[in-house]
Amino acid sequence: MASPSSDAEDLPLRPSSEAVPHDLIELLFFAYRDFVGDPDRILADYGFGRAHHRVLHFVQRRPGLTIAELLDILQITKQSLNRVLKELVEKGYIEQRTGRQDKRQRHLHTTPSGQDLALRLVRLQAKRINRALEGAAPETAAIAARYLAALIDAAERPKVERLLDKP
Amino acid sequence: MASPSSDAEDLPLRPSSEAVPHDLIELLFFAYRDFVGDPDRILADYGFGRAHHRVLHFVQRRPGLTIAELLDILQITKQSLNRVLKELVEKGYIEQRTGRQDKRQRHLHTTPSGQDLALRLVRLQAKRINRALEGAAPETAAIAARYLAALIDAAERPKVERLLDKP
DNA sequence: AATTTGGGTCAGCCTTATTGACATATCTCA
DNA sequence: TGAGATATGTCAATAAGGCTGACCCAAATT
Repeated sequence: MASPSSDAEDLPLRPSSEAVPHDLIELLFFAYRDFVGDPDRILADYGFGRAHHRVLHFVQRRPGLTIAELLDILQITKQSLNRVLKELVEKGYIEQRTGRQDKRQRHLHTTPSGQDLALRLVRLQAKRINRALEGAAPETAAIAARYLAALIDAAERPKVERLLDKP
Repeated sequence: MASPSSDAEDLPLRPSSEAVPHDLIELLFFAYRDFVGDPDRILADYGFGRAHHRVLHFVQRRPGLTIAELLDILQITKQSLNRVLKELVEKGYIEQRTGRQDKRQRHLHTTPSGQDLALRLVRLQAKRINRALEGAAPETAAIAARYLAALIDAAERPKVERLLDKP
């Protein structure tokens, strides 16, 4: 292999801006798939899907959330949100309360059964994460969190960090 | 708050098997979304979607892959695979070669334009990852990779590790 | 020769998302 | 007060990417 293209292989290290970390790319795909796979199986028993899970999760995490805030977190259209939200309300997992100050707003809350389901799902995901952290170096959780946060669009990051910080 | 439920808050640390790392749960959602968002925008120009990306990616990474091997990696049905694969072949991004030893098999390869597109996409994802690693501690890449691998189903992990190790 | 394996395909269905258009109630501000 | 902006809800059509089930063919294996 004396072709010009062999040059790259002979270099000690390419600048990090050109290196392609195939492992990190592919691991994110596999990890994410299995991570959401756990809840998916349970949700199917309720006739719910991944979209319902996201809504339930963030409503559980930020009780009193408005529709507009939820749309901003999920970054989907209100039509998409409305379908799953309506189902969650109809089946008694989420409750809408008209705003006191601003009566146009709907504040979202989980009902007791909504809380049960949300807790069940979050514990399942926590179990997978905690299992992954068990044998790992103690800094793993902090480093992984920082890494994942750094993957988020710079423009979105402050919003996400605000979301995670508060409660 | 002297109710029984306040006990948990007074404990110094719950056992890791019960703690719920909300940040790691939510960060994975946001990070994954933005991570796949980059390629999505480019793929739209070609009339392709995320599913095409996955196929193209793994064919590029493991030239000569058979249909069965690809199905095993992606964990979708052959009907689902076939639709996107057919489009990639018809549009000239992937080529199928009948196996020499076993003529039933189809070995998949990227064409020159397939390689161009795959490279363009992988560089885009690499850029996001490398940007995330830039300011981070030097162990970040290794720790993140170990963490993500540990999130994968134990049964799948050896297969994935084999996939990542080889080339 | 019979069976298994690798791959292809038809048909129908579901979920999650999109765009575009429009309706209603409420709030804000000049 | 009246006009316009805002928060939400809803109808209709479309697309992507999955699924199941039922078949088919050709080649390999036994």
